Amino acid sequence: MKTSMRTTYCGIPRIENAGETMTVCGWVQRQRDLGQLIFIDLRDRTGILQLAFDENTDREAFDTAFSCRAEYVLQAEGVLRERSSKNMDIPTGEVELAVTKLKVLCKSETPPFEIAENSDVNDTLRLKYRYLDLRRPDMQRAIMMRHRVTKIARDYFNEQGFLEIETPMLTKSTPEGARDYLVPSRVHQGKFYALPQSPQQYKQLLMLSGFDRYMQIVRCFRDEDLRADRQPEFTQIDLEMSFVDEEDVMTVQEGFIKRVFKEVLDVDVETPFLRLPFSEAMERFGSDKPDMRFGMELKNISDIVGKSEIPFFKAPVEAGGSVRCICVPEGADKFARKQIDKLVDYVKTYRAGGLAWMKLTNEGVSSSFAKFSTDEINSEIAACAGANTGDLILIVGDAKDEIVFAALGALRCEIAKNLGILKKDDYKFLWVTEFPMFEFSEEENRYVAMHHPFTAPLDEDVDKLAEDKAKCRAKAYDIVLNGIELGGGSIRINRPEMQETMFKALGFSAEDANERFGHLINAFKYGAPPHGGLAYGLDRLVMLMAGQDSIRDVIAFPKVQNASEPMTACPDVVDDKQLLELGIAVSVSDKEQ
RNA sequence: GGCCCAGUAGUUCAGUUGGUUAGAACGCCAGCCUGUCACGCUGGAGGUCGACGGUUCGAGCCCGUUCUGGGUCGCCA
Repeated sequence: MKTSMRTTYCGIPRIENAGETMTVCGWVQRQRDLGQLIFIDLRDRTGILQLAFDENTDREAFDTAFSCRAEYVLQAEGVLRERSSKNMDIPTGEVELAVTKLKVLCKSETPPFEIAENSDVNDTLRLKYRYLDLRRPDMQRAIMMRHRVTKIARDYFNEQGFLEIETPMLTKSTPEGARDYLVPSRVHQGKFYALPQSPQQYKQLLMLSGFDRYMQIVRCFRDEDLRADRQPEFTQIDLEMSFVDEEDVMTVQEGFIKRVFKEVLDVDVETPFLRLPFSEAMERFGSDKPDMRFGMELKNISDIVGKSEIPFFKAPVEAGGSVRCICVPEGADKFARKQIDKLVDYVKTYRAGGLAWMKLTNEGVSSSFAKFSTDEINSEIAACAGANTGDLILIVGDAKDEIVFAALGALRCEIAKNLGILKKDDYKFLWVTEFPMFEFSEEENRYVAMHHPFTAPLDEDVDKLAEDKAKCRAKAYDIVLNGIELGGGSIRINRPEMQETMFKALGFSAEDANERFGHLINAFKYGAPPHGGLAYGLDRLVMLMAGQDSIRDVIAFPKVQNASEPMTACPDVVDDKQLLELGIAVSVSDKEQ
């Protein structure tokens, strides 16, 4: 007897299947007892089918149905029939199963929360009972969507000639970059593997081996603090290609994005995407991952206010920084003093000293800097900001440009969120290109690689590697969707001399470089093809496609903010015996654990 | 490591200026009901107000500490 639920394998039962005898399995969503009639909504991952029981026709099935409670697991046999009163809200609403045999496969306790779409249950409880949370239709849809995305990725890249090749999970720790998760070795006591932050070096070696198009859907690990879009273990769609330049890589990716959005969401994505150099992204949006769904671009008013007597504008300009603003259309009435105060606090979290404002109203100009300003400066600011009557101008100045960018870039998005103008089904892709090769690390007091030390510089910036690091740009690119970095990659260095120059630029001695990346340096002596690639954050891609706000909602068993898992309560202490075998002594006290 | 927010019935929440026995909806249990589909009607059970300490004649409410969760800055080559 075929006992699988109808819809998973046989299609959704519809009116044309009326008269067919079938057996279905699933969970009780709801039981409705009308006296001599009982209805049960049976649920599986494809949806709901109504089961009907009549006391006067099938007494035994009716009695069993009477005892059924939420989340019981049932197997029901009967004849599919047209309903006398239809429910057009669900796909199976024209039919029901008139059940002749009902078997309770397993009873269930009353669940701690209702298994229902959009049930607003607190996250702790959801994650403690994740297996029940995952029964909710929206979670089921997200997990199934994730499956479709990975399936399409494999199909598409296979068709494009990519080979799926696995790389090790037990790898060598590299102190550059994020903190590693370490794995102790029993055989080599006192030594440790590291879980990969990404398969970066392995995939480059695969290019050298001649597998000129590689892809892998691969788990990666970073021991850093969590965010709504950051988990300690996450999944990349990792790609690398030989004999390519930036355009080749981007074009192949655009094909993938176009296809996955069409097949999964039936959304047509326009290609090619906009290419926006990093410097322009910062100037216009204050971000290297700009949300292009709305305007409110940054404007530089340093020249206007630098010559003014407004102290908190004049000082940053004189210190070599800048004063910039955004214009909130029709914002003068929408933002009362109290709300602006909240925005002031908001920009302060980005280390901005404050937030100045100017309102253009029918009654004239009002601003937080009125007593220092003049009509002439006010109108110059308004003109530069492109502001009209009714608009609100918000201004940040700082001696450091990056603080101005960070504060206004974030503020721009925060205001768009407050105004409710962000549509989740509006997908605005772009490539941010020409990233800086280096960024200055205050902590280490030296320039470090912004992407990684194998990234190639722009051809015209090669001579800046040594002398003008701040202006040296890289053949690096990020794919950005709606203000979120979906993925990033670069063209890599393939000639040993260039790699040597790069290590030197980063301040590594020959010994340092050899100690850390010796295997790669050696390999590259033997003919490395020009190559480059990219890695997507699969979780983020699916999150945006599923319309969710956190990648937790598209990961079956995610970690919570302190990187633990409430359901299994890991991480946890281990037996002394295990530690002894590994030659490890734990130095923190029980209390600290 | 810093900052912000939340924690009251199984769930989601309300709880006034600190004042009698802490409420509602849903869920749960029992009874009634032949076309429901968020079925309906009647009745019932259900609370360490996250925890600890303090202020007070009196604390769900005020103060301190702490735990749990969320957001975020730093961090994330």
